[in-house]
Amino acid sequence: MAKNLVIVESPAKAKTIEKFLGKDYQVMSSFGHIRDLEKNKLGVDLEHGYKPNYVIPPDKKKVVSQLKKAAASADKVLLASDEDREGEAISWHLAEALNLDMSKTERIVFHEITQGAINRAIKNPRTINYNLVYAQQARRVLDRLVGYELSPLLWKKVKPSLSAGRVQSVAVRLIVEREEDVKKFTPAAHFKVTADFDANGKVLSTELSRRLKESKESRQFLEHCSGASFEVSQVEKKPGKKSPAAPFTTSTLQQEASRKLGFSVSKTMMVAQKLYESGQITYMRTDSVTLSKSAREMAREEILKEFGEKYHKSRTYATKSKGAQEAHEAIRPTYINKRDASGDRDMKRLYELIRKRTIASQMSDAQLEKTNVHVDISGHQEQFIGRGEVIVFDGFLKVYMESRDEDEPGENQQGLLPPIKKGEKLNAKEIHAIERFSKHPPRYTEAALVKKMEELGIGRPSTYAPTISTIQKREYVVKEDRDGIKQKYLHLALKDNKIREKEKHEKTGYEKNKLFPTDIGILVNKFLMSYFENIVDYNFTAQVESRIDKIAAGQEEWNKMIHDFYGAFHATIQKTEETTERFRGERLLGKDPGTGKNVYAKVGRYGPMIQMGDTESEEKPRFAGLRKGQSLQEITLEEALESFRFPKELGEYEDKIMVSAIGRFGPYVRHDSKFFSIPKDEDPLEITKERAIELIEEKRKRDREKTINIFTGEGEQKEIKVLKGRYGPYIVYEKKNYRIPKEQDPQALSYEDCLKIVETSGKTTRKTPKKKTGSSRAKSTSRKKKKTTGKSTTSGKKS
DNA sequence: CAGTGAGCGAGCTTCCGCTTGACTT
Repeated sequence: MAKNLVIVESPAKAKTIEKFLGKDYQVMSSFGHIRDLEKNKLGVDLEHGYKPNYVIPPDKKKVVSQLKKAAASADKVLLASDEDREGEAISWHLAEALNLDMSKTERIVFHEITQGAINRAIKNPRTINYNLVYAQQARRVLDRLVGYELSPLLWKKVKPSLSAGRVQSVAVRLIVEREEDVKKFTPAAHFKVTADFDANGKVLSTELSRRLKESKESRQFLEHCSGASFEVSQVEKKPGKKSPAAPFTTSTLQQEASRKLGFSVSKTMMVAQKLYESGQITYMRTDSVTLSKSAREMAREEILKEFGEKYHKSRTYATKSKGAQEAHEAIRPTYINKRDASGDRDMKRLYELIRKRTIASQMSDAQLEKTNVHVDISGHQEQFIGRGEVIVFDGFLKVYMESRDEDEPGENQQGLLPPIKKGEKLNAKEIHAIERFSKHPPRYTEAALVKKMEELGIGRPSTYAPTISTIQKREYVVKEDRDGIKQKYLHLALKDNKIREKEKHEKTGYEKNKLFPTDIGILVNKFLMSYFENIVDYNFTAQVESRIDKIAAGQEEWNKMIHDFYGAFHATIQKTEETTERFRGERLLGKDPGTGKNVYAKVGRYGPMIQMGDTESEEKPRFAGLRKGQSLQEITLEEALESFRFPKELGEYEDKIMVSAIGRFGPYVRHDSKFFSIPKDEDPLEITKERAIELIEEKRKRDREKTINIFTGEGEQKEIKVLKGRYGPYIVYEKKNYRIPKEQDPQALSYEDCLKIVETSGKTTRKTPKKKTGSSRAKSTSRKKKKTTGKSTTSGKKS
């Protein structure tokens, strides 16, 4: 019997709603978009109204053919992709790619996966909203034009394989500019004065109402205090309250998982994906803070059961972020009464976070009482102030408290203050004046960058994590720990009427897992800021979005919007290409005292480097890559000259010469045409003959340990190695790796056994792609040898 | 996967947003 076919975007969703729909419905998944602009070309016809050329990517062929088959035998096809721009486009692409009969096709949408919502959706089908499809198309084409015209310009002017785009380039700009702010920053010193008073046997800790500027002023103040008397002049109490944070979106989940669990952005998404696939949480890529009615009801029951009526407050939240499309619910447990997740430790921890946040969002405010105690100082107009905060009613705090980023203000206060009355005289036990320094703005963590991007409306829940990995992969930014610097500070203390003064040291400015721009990132940003300021403008996306909204509302043609943008943009591309030189960030460091040649720091084809001598001169210049920790901006002539002490001869070992140098992958020792890496915490200039021999022997030992067997090839035979690696034993043959089937004992394999394994698994890897067999970037497991995709008659669009 | 870097010129790289596995050394 023919069924109705429902197509959704995600297989996990398909599985869930299949249960609600009964046997007349078959539910399948499209796995996201099924068509896209062709990958290796612009894919946009500039001469004919920017007509997009859509193709089915190789990894989607299988899904599309399966869907096609199912659609052909179905009574009716229901397109149930998400109700946003991208979702609408997916439905349209499905209709096109599957060749659907539109008289038997319906478009349905639902925001939550419940029986009621799905029934309602089925009863209220609509047709495809072409305005939304055009809006998505405009977004897609614009991003393609920006990315595919800017990137090649970078290859020419800066360095091959770089990339630029509407989203990633702004992310890089944020990090570059924050680093500039950090570098520009000069810490200002001040003295923080605190006093501990004896309040009827208990300690009252207070801080002076004003921070003092200098050590002299602090000294004078302490001297004054040593003879002064102290009296409580005021005790004020005011009520306060705290409210819970909204349920999680992708962005806030990434931030909290980073702060509370130390997860990277991509780790959070991987763990959340596992929870989603096992049916334990709702969809994890969302910009919505909305909880469905049934979810709020579940939360209410949990709260009543566990804490009682007093702790419950039904709340709805409104999204604040720009450009939110709210096709899904907030991230929450599927069943809020399920206390613990099943799965590994990370899954359990993330689930607990999500569950607590969800429940807290439906709980009452916490009621606080804030107390400020003012202490007068005789003969001085400043006061000491003690701040206390007591929780009168804990409310949602019983369950969950959102953490703060380091740049967000927080009051330093204590809990309960000792009982104290106005007019009471106090004795100061100790008074301290400690020198403090203002802090530079914090560098971004991954999660803090996501937060900023969301504020600017740049990127989407599905792209935050990939964007962050792209800018790291391009080596525009690096995630690093950096050691702080030792800072000295002055500590003045008044105790028992004696003032003591001490110079102390502290480590400050330690950075963990922060994003730093690289030389390349800084240079590319400078290039874009010079010639394409509008693209890296923080408001560019917002402006684009408002035009796209007009398209979605049917008030503007999508290709008119593209045309308005493209004219000026393309002209700038051409002009920049023709009129500018290579953009190398070149700095003349000085002259080499030995030869009198100029020494430059600049970016070359392989990255930042030092050049000695001029390219125009007869003699070829010498080159050297930058070493770890060096930067184009800061390297000095002296440091640069050191790099030319490579390659450096270290002496002989086993009758072969040893040489240290710095290569593509960092410093190394070469011996007998083999390479031995120098650990990155060692200075390659300091490597001695003895240390080099150690490195060689250590590497040999490691190799021996991972070797199971070696067959040295003779005559026709090639060498075969059986090794054990991270993923179990494997075979190396002609520089390629092959996995050994589980049932075979790697120890016992003969040469012929190995060859057999190589041959049988040979189908997965192709060596040299002949012409253009499409981008076989991953291992395409298709057994069919496809002919080249026909000669595409490249339309000579640019004459 | 390792000693590059100028220049010659072939052929390659690249975007953002939807969504999961297949596979890694």
